[in-house]
Amino acid sequence: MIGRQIGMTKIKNMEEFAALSGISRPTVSKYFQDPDSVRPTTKARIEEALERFDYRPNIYAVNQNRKLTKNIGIVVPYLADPFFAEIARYLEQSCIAAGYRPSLFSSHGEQKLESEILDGLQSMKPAGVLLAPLGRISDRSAIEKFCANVPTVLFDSNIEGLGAAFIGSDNFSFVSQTVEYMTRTGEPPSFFEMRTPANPNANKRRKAYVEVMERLGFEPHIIKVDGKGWAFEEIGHKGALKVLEERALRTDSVLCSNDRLAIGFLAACFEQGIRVGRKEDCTLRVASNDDHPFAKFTCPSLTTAAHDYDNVAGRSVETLFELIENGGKFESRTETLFPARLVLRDSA
Amino acid sequence: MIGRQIGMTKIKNMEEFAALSGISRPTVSKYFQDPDSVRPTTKARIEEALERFDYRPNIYAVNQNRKLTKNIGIVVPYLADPFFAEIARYLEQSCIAAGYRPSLFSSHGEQKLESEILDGLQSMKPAGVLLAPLGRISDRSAIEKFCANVPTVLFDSNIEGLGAAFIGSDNFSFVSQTVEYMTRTGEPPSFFEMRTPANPNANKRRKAYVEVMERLGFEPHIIKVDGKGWAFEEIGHKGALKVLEERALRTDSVLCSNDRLAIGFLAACFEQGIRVGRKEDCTLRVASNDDHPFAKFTCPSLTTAAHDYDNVAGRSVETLFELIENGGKFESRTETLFPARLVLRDSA
DNA sequence: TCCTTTTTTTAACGCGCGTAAAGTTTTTAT
DNA sequence: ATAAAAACTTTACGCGCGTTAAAAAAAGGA
Repeated sequence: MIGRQIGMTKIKNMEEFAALSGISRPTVSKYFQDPDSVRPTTKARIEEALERFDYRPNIYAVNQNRKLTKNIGIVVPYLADPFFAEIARYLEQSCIAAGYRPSLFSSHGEQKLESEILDGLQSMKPAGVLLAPLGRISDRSAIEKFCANVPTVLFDSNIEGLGAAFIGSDNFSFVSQTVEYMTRTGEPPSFFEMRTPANPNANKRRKAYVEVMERLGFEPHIIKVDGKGWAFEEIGHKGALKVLEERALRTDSVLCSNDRLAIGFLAACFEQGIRVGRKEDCTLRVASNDDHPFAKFTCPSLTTAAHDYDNVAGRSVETLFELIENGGKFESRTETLFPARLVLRDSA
Repeated sequence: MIGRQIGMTKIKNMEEFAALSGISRPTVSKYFQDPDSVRPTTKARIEEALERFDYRPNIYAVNQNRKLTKNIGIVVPYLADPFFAEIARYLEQSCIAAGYRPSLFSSHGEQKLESEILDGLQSMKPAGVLLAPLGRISDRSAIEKFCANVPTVLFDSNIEGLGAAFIGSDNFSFVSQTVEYMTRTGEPPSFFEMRTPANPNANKRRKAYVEVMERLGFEPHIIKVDGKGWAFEEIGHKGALKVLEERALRTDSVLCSNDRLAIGFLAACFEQGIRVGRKEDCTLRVASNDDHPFAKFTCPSLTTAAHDYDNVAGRSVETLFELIENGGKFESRTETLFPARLVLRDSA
């Protein structure tokens, strides 16, 4: 590009750029905050200069002087879980589209890290934060303190009373659909879960399972497997081996609390030569919840209740933007839950 | 905490904090840059004050005045791939341990996004950047320009001549181990890959496959499947269905270019009732490369060549730190490759 | 103890930009 | 054309901290 040759004059600051573009610095400053806040002709002149020289405001100087930055923090509990990676992607892009600068953080399943992230986030003076907390193992008081200082919207995983709003999935809808489907088409399922799940959704799913089973006149049967951390597949795998060995299943149906457990469960079944599915030669049906990105590729493919990804993510950012525009406070904390969509595949 | 009551006095700036701690501001400033650069007694006094009041330097003011920030950018091509999520986790933690502030970005498989990320990264004036580029679809000139301004270490995916150094895996080692294993224990494998892989590793793996096969006296047989983007499982799945339908395999062995393709391949085999593995009743053996976090839970579990995660990640950050200490330039660009470790599971 | 070395204090400037006030120019409406 | 409104320019201050130079204080050594 020939134009770049002129651009080789490296511009230090807005003062210099303003001079080169023939506009005063305060106006240029105004332009960068909102290009449409200046007269079209001056806007054109600035953008013309912007093409010739490449200059952009020093973000540190900008953020120091703005009371509120354009930063948005996105915190998820475990990024190596493709579910969160996917949702984070959506959140990121929505923030960018709205003119914000998202920063993505993963708590990696550790309370300490979550607290540290929130700590560091505070000094970034973000306009707002989208937080999917660890859940049970979160440091409630740390999050509480954080939320008092930073406009925060919780998503995916609810912690009673924390944050200005919560957007997530309706766990009852998930479980009722899967349970009803399984009972309608075969025997009622046992519920397969971790003994001490970190995620609050897990507890709600268990309760929903019990409630739906009782409503349908079946006796709930819950199988709890040991294991800590976020290696759900491993936990599901080990747990399933044990369950199969002990013949702990009362029927030919299992509903896993989440897809990652189910992935481990199916792997164990395969190893044990147990045919899973609703075909005639199958002896077990396995369903689950979440519609994990890999659920389509399990063997057999996993029947599961899908999150309304788009709506959860979309509403989360919308809510955060409202919150920000509202000065960081809502009159009352709202909880928005989206229902599941049953995805029938081969496993049940 | 009672102490926090005193801390309720909210501190605006370092000036105020310095006054409260009884130390002059320049010394306090010095402390925050390196706590050991001040006398132990003053360090103690500052830290004592730090306990009573909670203050931390304004990162924007700090970064504005520092020539080099303590920020480190980590850019991966696709974060929804657990492989990158895992490696990013390691990189993050190493950076934090070294006193830096990592920021994680995902290109989400898009060239435009990768360029935008690098663009935004530049204005963050990072001390250094760890970049795993998209590969073939990267905007070479954009990355080149970026590397000229920011100390950058490439990892995982090499682009000839770009960045101050490259750290990755030795694709030849991957493929030679899997091919040799498969030929030694059975028939020589066909090579299953995408027609136009974005990742340069894929090309190196193909070449290695051909080379090793020829060396062993077998005729290479490459199967290329269509598909774009990063939905490798889907592509592998569709491709496998086609391959199986057309009976395009010449032997009972397949080596997939990477695990995500293999996951799709195995799902397709399962659906078609093809038994995979080395047991007697199996008609196909499938191996792959990467040791994806889910490779253990495929059906059957996947025999694969594992990345030396720890060393690749570890050496990457080490190299970046050296680069930073070296003023952002190395005498010559180095390429470091780590060999694979063959992981024998059930699929081959 | 006195002198040297190290550290801290005081004072002051600069970073790049937001922002406000007052004056000037341009646009819009009458 | 003229007055009113809107946008722009000029001037200047402030943000919070890095950094420096000179002066003062503290620490270490003989």
